[in-house]
Amino acid sequence: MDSEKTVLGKGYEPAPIEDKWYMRWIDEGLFKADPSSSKPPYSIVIPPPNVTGSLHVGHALDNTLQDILCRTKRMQGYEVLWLPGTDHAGIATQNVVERSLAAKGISRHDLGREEFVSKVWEWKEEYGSTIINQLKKLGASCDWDRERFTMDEGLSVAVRKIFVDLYKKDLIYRGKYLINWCPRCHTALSDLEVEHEEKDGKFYEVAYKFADGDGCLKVMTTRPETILGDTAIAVHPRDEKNRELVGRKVIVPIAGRVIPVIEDIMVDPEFGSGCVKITPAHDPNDFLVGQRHGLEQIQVIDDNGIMCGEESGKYIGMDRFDARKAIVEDLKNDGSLINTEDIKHSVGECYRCHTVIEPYLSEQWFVRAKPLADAGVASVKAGDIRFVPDQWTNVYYQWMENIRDWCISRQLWWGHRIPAWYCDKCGEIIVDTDAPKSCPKCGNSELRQDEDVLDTWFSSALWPFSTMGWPEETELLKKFYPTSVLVTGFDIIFFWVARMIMLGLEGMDGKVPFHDVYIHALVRDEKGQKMSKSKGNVIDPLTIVEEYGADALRFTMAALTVQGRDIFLSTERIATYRLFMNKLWNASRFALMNLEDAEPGMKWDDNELELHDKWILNRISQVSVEMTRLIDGYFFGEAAKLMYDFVWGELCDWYLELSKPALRGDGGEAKRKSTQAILLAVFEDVLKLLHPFIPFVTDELWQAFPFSNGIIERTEWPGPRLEKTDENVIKDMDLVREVIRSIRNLRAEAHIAPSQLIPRAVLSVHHDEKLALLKSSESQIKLLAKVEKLEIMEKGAEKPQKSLASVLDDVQIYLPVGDLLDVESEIQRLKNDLSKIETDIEKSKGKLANSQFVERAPKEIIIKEETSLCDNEAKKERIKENLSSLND
RNA sequence: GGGCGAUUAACUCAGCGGUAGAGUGUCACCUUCACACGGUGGAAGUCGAUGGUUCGAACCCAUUAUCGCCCA
Repeated sequence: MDSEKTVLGKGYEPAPIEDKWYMRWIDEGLFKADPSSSKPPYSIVIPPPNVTGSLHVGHALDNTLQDILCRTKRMQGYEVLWLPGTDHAGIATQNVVERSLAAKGISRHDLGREEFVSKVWEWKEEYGSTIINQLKKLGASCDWDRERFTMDEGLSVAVRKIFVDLYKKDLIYRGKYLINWCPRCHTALSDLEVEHEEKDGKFYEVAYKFADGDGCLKVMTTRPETILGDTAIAVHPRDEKNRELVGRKVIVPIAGRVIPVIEDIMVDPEFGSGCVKITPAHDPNDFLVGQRHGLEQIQVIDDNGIMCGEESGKYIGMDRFDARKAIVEDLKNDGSLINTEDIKHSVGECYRCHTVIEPYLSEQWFVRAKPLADAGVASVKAGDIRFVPDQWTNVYYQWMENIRDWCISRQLWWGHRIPAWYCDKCGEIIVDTDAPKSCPKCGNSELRQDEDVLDTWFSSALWPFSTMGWPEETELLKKFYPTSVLVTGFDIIFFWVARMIMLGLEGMDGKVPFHDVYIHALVRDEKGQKMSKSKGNVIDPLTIVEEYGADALRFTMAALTVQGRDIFLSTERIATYRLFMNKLWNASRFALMNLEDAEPGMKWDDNELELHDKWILNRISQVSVEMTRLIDGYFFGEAAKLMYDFVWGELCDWYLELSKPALRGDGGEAKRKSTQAILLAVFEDVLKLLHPFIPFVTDELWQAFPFSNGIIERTEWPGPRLEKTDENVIKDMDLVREVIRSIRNLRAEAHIAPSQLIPRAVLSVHHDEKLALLKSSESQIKLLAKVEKLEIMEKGAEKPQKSLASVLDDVQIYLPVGDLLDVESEIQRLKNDLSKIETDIEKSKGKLANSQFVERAPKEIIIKEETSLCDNEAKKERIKENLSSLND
């Protein structure tokens, strides 16, 4: 037995305890998941943060919530796996390393692919653990021995395997399509990686002269530089006013080429003249029109955003935006520009560097999304996957039902290289998990691997099973897949959650990757703005941890997590919850001062219990049950608030105060022992219930109490202390508290200092049971209301002169204050009370006089209304009596 | 253009059919032997607007305004 219990300092200091406890947990292997365990499994895979990143408050929130779940489940007897790791973050990481090279005047092309990639690995080895260490500071209880990285050998095997499988099923294909191209990052992007920004722009109205006669038609465009690539003009098939244009020919301004007028349903006949220019190589809609009509694709802008090709004529070599200006100028000069109009329109930008996206024609790899999405929708509809809160289900459906093929190839060097090889002799494409020695078709051994890498999200999509060793049939997969819940922000539902579902079902033979998806809000600053470095409103969680402690940060995160709303974080909020840590600390100190001779497992004697003892046992019982329900339902904010209110507002404000006399020994030794036992029981449950939220301070406190010596998380999650809660005990205590509050209120009215003992208070009670209750609670009332003598009279007894009075249901309270009584202000106060009561009476009377109400409202509501009317009328009479006695 | 969310006390937010709640701030009083990182008490809200459903609406429905987000 460890007899050296921690001695608590006067105030809560997080710094000295946090590192100590984290090391102890690691040493004890608390976070290790054992796949051979017979306990039921509970598993979470961490949303892998970017390996380049450092911890921001969003991570702090996300991981706090996961940690709360994991720690709770460990205490509830589950074998818990929380699997951590990081993401290789293709573009972001490549950018970071390129930037650091650029500082030395080196470009990646100077190094060549192989050397550059090894530089990135070096960078990863040096800085990649930053965010992992920061998660540890937060207290994250991940199984660190199982930390994975999306570029690990094992995960790379998984990526190649699934790529090959999907290719064989024709769910991955290669083709030349118009994709989103970032001319700065120099890579293709998926639709999701394009952000649409409302921007000021111009609509140019341009005249196209008929080649076969006089006159012209007018088209509107925001991108006149693409005129050079026009291959048709389109009108809507049912557009009467433009009917006769179809089949005619027009001359492309500046370029001078002759192109046909065609009809296509894509055109909005109501917009402008109803004529649209078609540039298949530079506009996604036009691309489709071009395919339908077999139009030529003329590329006039290259991968750097520079004008190119024969058709660009004198503009060759100009940047696309410079070319726009020049072309507008030239259109003006030859009279083709009819009109220019300022507009706001949405422009696609690269999510990484915010360069304007160029729709670009190129050979890329795609995932055929529709069949995968159908399965993904079905598993949510079948209830195998559940979104919490439920509102996200529809968001998910809407996206999945309108899904488009996913461009997965990226023209980067950092990432999983596409497992496809080309035979330049016969044109064969070989897709395989390992590099083929020779071409299976022609035997050529000079094969060339595809230069591109895969979208980072492709490998992230495999995360729930690739991290557990798939495609091997590992013990880990058997025990812990599917995972229990995925916890993440709504911003990556499409990027990640939906794709994990699609590829998880595909890779794991229809088994979902997780059962619950808990979607939390994004953390914003106190003004509701997204935190960003450029705005300078970033709250750094590590600074917070240093200043307020990880527990305070964690508790704040949990408390602010209310379903379906953004979280506005400010340091003031954190400071508030820091105070709560201190309160808990000091309440524990108080308890410990009175538990010096207490023994673990001591029991109370039911005969020694007073009302407040029974009350706190009933309450902690209820709170334990409620906490289990709240955490199971992911109601983190409500759970944190419940503990805050219980500890501060019930345990500290009432129970600890009321237990003082017994702990001093005023009621004898048996009573003192019983009170110790109750104190021990309540603190045991409170510390356990709080542990998942604030693990450091609760474990520190746990050791100071005479409980078992192990770490708190190895103990059992509390259930109800009592078999059945007794509502009458709670009601009785409510009345006692109300009486005490009323006396305190009267004292304050009379400006009596809180510390000053008042000689006498009188209760006049109109109800026998309550009379007995209050008589038995006399000492408690005297203690907390600071009254020397409390007279408890039956109704009708003579009330004291020169008193302040307060009227409750069935109880009147008098505070004889003698000449201190300010008659005028007391009359005013009573009159205010009276008018309030009278309003209530009128309301109740009105309701009860309404036959509809009496007929249709539920019985208990009517009874409640009648009771309150009755009580209020009695109160009214008493207040009137009090008033008239003042006038004497 | 389509969809979602928000609008409640000075501020930040709970509540989501039965007479408005918390924290912060504010005011008054108090260095009471766990805690001044504290205690006690008070003031403070026609619950965005309009209409409807209901015996009864902050809560449900419709319209509308303002703000925010997502998708096209």
